[in-house]
Amino acid sequence: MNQTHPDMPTPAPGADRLPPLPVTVDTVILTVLEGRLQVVLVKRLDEPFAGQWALPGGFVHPTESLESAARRELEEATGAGDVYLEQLYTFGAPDRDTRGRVVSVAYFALVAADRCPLTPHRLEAEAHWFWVKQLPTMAFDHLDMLQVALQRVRTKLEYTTLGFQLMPETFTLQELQKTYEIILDRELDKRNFRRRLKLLDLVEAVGAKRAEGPGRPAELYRFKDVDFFHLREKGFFLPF
Amino acid sequence: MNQTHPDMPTPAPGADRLPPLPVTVDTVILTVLEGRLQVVLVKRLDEPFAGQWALPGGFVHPTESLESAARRELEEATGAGDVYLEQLYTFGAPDRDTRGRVVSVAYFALVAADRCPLTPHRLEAEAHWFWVKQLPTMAFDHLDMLQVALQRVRTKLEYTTLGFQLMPETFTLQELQKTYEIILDRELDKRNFRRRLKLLDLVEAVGAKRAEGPGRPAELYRFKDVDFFHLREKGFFLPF
DNA sequence: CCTAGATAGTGTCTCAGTGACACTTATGCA
DNA sequence: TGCATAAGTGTCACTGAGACACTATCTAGG
Repeated sequence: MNQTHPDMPTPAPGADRLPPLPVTVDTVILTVLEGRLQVVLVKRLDEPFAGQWALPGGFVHPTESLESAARRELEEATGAGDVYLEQLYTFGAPDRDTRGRVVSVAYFALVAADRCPLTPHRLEAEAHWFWVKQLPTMAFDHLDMLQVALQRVRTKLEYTTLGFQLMPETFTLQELQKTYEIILDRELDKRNFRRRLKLLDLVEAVGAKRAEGPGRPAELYRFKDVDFFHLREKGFFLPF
Repeated sequence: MNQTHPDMPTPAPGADRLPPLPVTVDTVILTVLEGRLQVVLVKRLDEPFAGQWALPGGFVHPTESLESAARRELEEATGAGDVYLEQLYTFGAPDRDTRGRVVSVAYFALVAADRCPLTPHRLEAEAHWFWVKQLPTMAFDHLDMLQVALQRVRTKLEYTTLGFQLMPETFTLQELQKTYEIILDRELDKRNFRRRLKLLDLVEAVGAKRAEGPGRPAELYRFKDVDFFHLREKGFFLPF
C-alpha cells in the first residue's frame, strides 16, 4: 500500500502513499446538424469494447490541465478548438473500465454547425455524428455521460446564453427558435419566445433580410453584447 | 510515453499509454452550527502547506468508488457517514499541488447539526469547524473548492429539498427559516417563506408545540414524504 | 392575578413573467 | 394578379413573489 514507484515518469514524487490511477477525459461534443441534436462518437479500435462506439477521449498528459486535455480531444475529433467547453462530472466506479481502475473526467462541448464544417465523412474514418435519439451501443459508461450532458445543456439553455454557442454570426429568429426546440426536444411558442428575447435584450437586428424560397423574408439578427447585470435581474446568466 | 508500469499495484494493466496520476478526493463538509454556516478544516501535518488548514481529503483507494472515498473522508473527519454527499467539481491544474501532478475530485456534504454531535473539540485534534465568513489561509486550491460548494448549496437550496438535510427530525418553522437565512446569507420574509412551504406541501405539523422561554410556543413540524410530481410542476426537485 | 414583554402565526395587494391564442404583412411563383 | 408560404405582432388570464402589520399565546415579574 505504501510502496513508491521509482519509475513513475512525472507525477507527484511525494504523493506516493497510494498507487496513482490512470485519468482520462471524455468529451461529449454536441451540435445541431440537419435539424437534429447530434453527438460525435468514434469507433474503438482496441479492447475493451473494440468495434463499439465511444465518446472521443484519452489520457490526460502529465503537464496539461484537464480542460486542455478535453480541448485536445475536441480538436482531434472535430478540428474546431475555439468552442464552448464545460466540465460535466467525473466518473470513477472501480469497474467502469474492464482493464482496471480508470477515472474519467467528462466534459461537454457545443460547436456551432457553421464553425464546424465537418460532416461525418470529414472526421477521421471511425468518427461519426449520431442523432442522440438513435444511438448505437456505447462503450463503458459513455451513455451515462451523454445523458448527463443532455440534461446539463437543456437546463442551462433555459437560463443562460449557452444557446449563442450554436448559432452563426447572423441568423433569423426562426432559426434560433428551431435550435432551441431541437435541443429541448419540445416546441416553443413563437411570440412568447420573441417576447423573452426582447425582455432580456439579447439580440439586435442587423438591418438585412434573408429570403428563403417563398414567404416574407426574415430579419437577420446577431447577439448583442450582453448586459450582465440586466440579465441577472431577470434570472438569466452567462453559461459559466 | 508508451512505457508500462510492471510494478503498478492494481489499476489498469492495459491502460498504460500514459503515466497514471494520483487521484484524491477533498470534501467540503458544511453544517449550520451556532447560527453560522461552518466548514470542517483539518490542519496539515505534512508538506506541502504543513501547518495550514485544508479540507479533509485523501487518496482514492484502488477498489473504492470516488463517492466511497469521499464518504470515508467524511466519516474520518466527523464520525457521521449517512449524510448527503454530492460531487462538486474536479480540479486538475498541473500546478495545483507543488509535489507534482495530483487530480482532485471535490465533494460537498451537508450534515445536520443534530446528527453530528461533534463540536470542534470532538474532532481529532487538528480538525475544527470554521465560520465560512472568517477563514484561515487554506492550502492548495481548497478555497476555490469551498467557493464552488457554497455557490452550489445556495443555488440548490432554492429549488430542491436540500435544506431537509440540515434539520433534525422535528423543528419549528422559525428554525427552518433561520437555517435557510444562514446558508443564503440574507433575510427572508416569514409569511412568504411559509406560503411557499405550504404551496409545495413540504412539511406537516406533528401536533406538538415547543416553548422556548417567553413568547407563544411554536408548532413542531416534520418533512413530509414529498410528492415528486407535484414538486416538479412547481419547479422544485429532489437534490440529486 | 394581572400586565408587560416576547415570540408565533396569519392575509392582501401589486407587479412581473408565462402560457395560450389568431390575424396581418411581405414575398415567390404559377 | 392571386395564391401559397413564411414572418411578424398583441392581449388576456393566471400564477408566483415581494412588501407589509396585526393578532394570538405564552412567560415572568410585580
